[in-house]
Amino acid sequence: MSGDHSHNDSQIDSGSRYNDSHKHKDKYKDKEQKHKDHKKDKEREKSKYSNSEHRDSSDKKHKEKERQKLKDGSDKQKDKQKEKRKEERSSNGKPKKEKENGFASPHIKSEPDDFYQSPKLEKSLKRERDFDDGDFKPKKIKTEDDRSEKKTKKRKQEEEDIKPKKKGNNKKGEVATDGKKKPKKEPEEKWKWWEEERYTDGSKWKFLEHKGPVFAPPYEPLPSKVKFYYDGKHMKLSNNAEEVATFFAKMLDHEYTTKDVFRKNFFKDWRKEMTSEEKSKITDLNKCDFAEMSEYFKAQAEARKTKTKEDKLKLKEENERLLQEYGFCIMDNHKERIANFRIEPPGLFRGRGDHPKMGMLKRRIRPEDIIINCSRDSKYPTPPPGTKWKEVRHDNKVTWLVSWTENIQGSIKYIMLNPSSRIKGEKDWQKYETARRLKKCVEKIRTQYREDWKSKEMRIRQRAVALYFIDKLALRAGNEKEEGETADTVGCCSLRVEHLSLHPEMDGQEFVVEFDFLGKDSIRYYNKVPVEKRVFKNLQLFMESKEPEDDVFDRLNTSILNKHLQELMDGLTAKVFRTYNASITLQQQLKELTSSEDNVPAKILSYNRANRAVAILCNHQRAPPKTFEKSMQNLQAKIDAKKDQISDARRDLKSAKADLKVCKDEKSKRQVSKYLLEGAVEAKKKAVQRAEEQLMKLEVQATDREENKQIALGTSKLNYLDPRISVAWCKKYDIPIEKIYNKTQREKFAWAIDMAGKDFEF
DNA sequence: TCTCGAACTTAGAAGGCGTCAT
DNA sequence: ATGACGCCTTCTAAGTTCGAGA
Repeated sequence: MSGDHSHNDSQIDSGSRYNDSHKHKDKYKDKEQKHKDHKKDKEREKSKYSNSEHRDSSDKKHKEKERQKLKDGSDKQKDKQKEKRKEERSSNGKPKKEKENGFASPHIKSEPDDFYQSPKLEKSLKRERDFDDGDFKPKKIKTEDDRSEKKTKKRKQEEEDIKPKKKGNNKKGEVATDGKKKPKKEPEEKWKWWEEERYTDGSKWKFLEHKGPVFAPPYEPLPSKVKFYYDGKHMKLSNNAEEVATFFAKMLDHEYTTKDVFRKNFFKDWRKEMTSEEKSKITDLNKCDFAEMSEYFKAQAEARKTKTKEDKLKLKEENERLLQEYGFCIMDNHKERIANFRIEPPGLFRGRGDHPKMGMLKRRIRPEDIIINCSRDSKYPTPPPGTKWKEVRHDNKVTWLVSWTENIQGSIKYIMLNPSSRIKGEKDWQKYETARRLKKCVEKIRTQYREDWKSKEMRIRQRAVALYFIDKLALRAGNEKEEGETADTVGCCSLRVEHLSLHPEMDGQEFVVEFDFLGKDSIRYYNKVPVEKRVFKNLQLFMESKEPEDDVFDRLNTSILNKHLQELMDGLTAKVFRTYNASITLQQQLKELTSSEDNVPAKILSYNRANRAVAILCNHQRAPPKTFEKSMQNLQAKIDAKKDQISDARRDLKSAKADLKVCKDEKSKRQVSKYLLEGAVEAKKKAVQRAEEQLMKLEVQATDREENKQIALGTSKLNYLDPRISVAWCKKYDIPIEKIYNKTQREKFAWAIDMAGKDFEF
């Protein structure tokens, strides 16, 4: 089992965890509605535990725009009566390095984890030093000149590497897979930013030039034959009103448009776009008939699909042109790919889960909304004719190129670089290095939080229990959220009493905590976890005489928690635990599951299973693909067919053998036909073998797919698993990296592919 | 000390697109 | 050639974290 944590073990019923989480969203709706209804009570309730003033939340409904101003009155933080006294945690300095690890027996830690290891020991990679120092504390201010000196040493010829990365076959990984139809020229050396010095002065770049964003195409009015009807009567809409109507019409098939909140929000915002006549006429969304519009768009989509090859090609070329022109920037002498160079088009806001703002109009972004960030000495992007940027600034302490403020939440959106870029890659690498540093002190930390479960101070106990959950269950930190602005979701620190059930005994296990809550993206987290007695008792205490709507950890929030973590280890925050536990789990599972005798598909199944263990730990779910059942059937059919084929092949083989035998018995007078028959037998043998291999492949595929029904592997692969673990595994077992990472992923993880050897240890 | 906003990472869904079987 | 299917890319929402400033 995963030696470190036995995450999988810790779930009594891990299998059930996934089964119904999507289906049960409805149940959640009720629950949440209840939660809302009780909000006021909650506020009152809270003040029982806190000394904050009661505030009236009932009328804070939709004051949209003004929300920033509104916030003043509602300081949730206060509600919680956080103890601010920063206590010396004297214990912190000298952790008693207890032998026993913090967990009940299933959690015996098996990984070779020596606390005494000097930080340098692991540093086989020269850059790591930098990372360990973190870049927040400039020790050595690097000047331009420093940097250019460096460049003379290393970069020189790479300087000119100002070509798109798009193909860049790095000698390392690439070569095989995607090469199929590629002209395969451009042997072009890829820039290995990971072999260069990093900035240590907090600047993110010295030079940045780009062409600005691509705006959404202007609205094209509907042909006059496509009509809108109100109350059965045709009505010609003004341009603005029509545009917004089309947003709705395009979504008609989506269940969003049946939801009350969605319709209400939409209608309200739609009316704002209407002329006064329209406004006075159109007063009831139910009387609006968008059917013709909807049909029209469907027809358009269809037409797009059936377009001729040339037309499609043309579109593609146009796209490519845009990409080439706007999709890249120049940052510090290198041409880098931009992630999202297109501005989000206007439309209707689609929140996740039970979002109070779903259906609101996301307005069109104009040049006047845009802030450009680039070098002072670069060629500034030019706004479309007749328009101006909101601002052009030159802030090299940030990584974004373009920003604007979005109108739904009032938050800022950015255009940034692709994950393959230096600036993202460095950060990613650094993230894993931090997680590896945690590995070195995690036992110490565990010992301490177990100790803290006994503290006489409530806030410390709460902190310790929360941290235990974050560590053991890989929960997210759980910031407070502004009520009424977003869906009601929680993370660790914001768990409420209603999200936990305590079972002194359940299914033959003691002290079981049942979690049931909606987390990020309103994905349900459901898990039954046996915990240590002390944790259990603490939870009982935290929850006693509280209402379901009250916070479990009323003396804790993410900032308190993170402040504490920061003291335990430089750069440590709650999310580092997720990264650490995900990566260490992968490493362990790979060790456990891979056997070198397996063939490649079997090894890859092992990899996927290891990956899956992590995805389960992190609760990365997906809706089962719509076509799941069918595709499963197809696959099964293939398997059956293959089986038939095999038995046929076996029969053939048998008869060939028989023929050969007869021939031999006949005294081998006719050498020739004997040879022929021997050849035939060999061929048949091969055929059987081949078919068997194919069958196994199919079966493996079926297993893999079945196990993956509701689990999303991508997120952990992309964000939580140190790619060097996978690279090392590939190298160790001689698996082509392409089997694990697709092209995009290889680009993102180029640094890891280049630097990790088969012996890399996370 | 607390709040708030800025910046950046993490997330699942949707839709595009290439591939494969027919 | 066609259509089904599944992988990949794009999209943008929803988190976390940090630090400025009141």
